[in-house]
Amino acid sequence: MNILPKEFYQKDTVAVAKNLLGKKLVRKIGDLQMSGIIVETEAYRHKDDPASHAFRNITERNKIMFGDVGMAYVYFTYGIHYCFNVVAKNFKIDAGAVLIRAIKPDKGITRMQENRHMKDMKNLTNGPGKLTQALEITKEHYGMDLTKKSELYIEDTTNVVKISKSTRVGIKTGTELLWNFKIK
DNA sequence: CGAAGGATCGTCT
DNA sequence: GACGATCCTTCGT
Repeated sequence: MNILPKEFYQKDTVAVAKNLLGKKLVRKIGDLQMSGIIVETEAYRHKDDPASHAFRNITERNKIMFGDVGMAYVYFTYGIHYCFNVVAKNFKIDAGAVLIRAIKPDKGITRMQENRHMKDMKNLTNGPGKLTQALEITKEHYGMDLTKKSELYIEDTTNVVKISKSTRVGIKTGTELLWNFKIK
């Protein structure tokens, strides 16, 4: 399978969030390979989205959201967890990213179980903080180009998926926007 | 099985 | 100095 190119992410953030469903997230550590199919995403945009980190201003943390598409935006939250996003936007907005909220484990499940300190498949990667822990994604991956074959990238698939949409999780503003997407 | 609360620290005001 | 794009455990039903 081919890696998704820059053009894939050069579209409206909300559209990219939908399009990423069914795609494969690949994490390589030495000879080991872990992967999973993306099953839940959320779109975060710019000035029209009060829930977005990029809503107010460009800062040291969110600056990657204002830059080139296809890059990893990883941030640390609640003093414990990392969340993993991909920068995606069209020319109409200055900033945007897609939060990867859940994946379905594919390869390297044993390592994921070790990283998560549990075997329960249901709870392995069904949350943004969980999947970063399972795949060993940290702030070291901030700014990594996901359109290049390296230790972290996203592959195209031929999956055809049906999408359900909902409100985004854990936010206090922008709750009227149905920018959470899941595979039905 | 749902609700509630604690953990824990980087980032922004 | 407050709080968060979360997770896990505990407690009550």
